[in-house]
Amino acid sequence: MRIATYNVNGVNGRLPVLLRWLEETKPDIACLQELKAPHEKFPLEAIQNAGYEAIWHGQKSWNGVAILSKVGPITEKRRVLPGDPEDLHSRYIEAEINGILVGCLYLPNGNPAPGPKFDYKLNWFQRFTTHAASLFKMDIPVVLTGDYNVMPTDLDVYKPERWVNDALFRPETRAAFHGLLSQGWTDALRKLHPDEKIYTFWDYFRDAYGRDAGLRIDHFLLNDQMDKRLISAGVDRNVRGWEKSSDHAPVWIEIK
DNA sequence: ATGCCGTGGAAACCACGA
Repeated sequence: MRIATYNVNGVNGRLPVLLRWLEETKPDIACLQELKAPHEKFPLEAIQNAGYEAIWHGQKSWNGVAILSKVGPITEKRRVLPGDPEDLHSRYIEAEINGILVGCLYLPNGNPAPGPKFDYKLNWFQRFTTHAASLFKMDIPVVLTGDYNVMPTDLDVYKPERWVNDALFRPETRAAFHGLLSQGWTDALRKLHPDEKIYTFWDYFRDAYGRDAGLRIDHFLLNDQMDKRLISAGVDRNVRGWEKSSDHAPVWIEIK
């Protein structure tokens, strides 16, 4: 079974690319972020025609997350990250599919840092970490995947020294990610490719993709039951080179 | 060092992204 994550950067603007990617790689479950569409503008019909069921949490202009499945019903568990009723951003959705718990997240960017947006990011991260602790102990396989907006280590940035003061790489952000990992989660891509340069995002400008000036910010975190089933993992980096592509590439894992 | 590009929505520019 293949589970994928893809920050589409606009689900309607990206629809041809999204459908082509679904058709070519046929993920069984796909988590999407940055829909940038309100609930009623989600392209459900096109996605159903591609063979998928979907649940989503849209929002006008920004954010937005979805879970797609072609392997049975999606039982939604929650569509809001607990801990702050005043947080109205659509950044989290969670479902059970075929006995697997899937959390799809779009963690805040946080720039400029320091400042209120960075505070929001760290707050959101703390709330997510609290929620993740309860999920880790569940008696079923759990995967938390999406755009974490964190490069965990120097190996995950083309030029670490340029990013030390950026919200995606500041010490507080990396500490938050490693605090989350310390609950026991496995970073699937890094586990299977410990020394490899792996990127999931390349800026649109300055030919970042052509220069391979990338970042690894889209991640798969697995609890022990899921980790036991992990076979392989990778990035569909060629998709980033397609016409009208997102600035992210899809990331995937293969499980037993 | 920098939204230089791209998206969406409102309005012919702005917010936001990483």
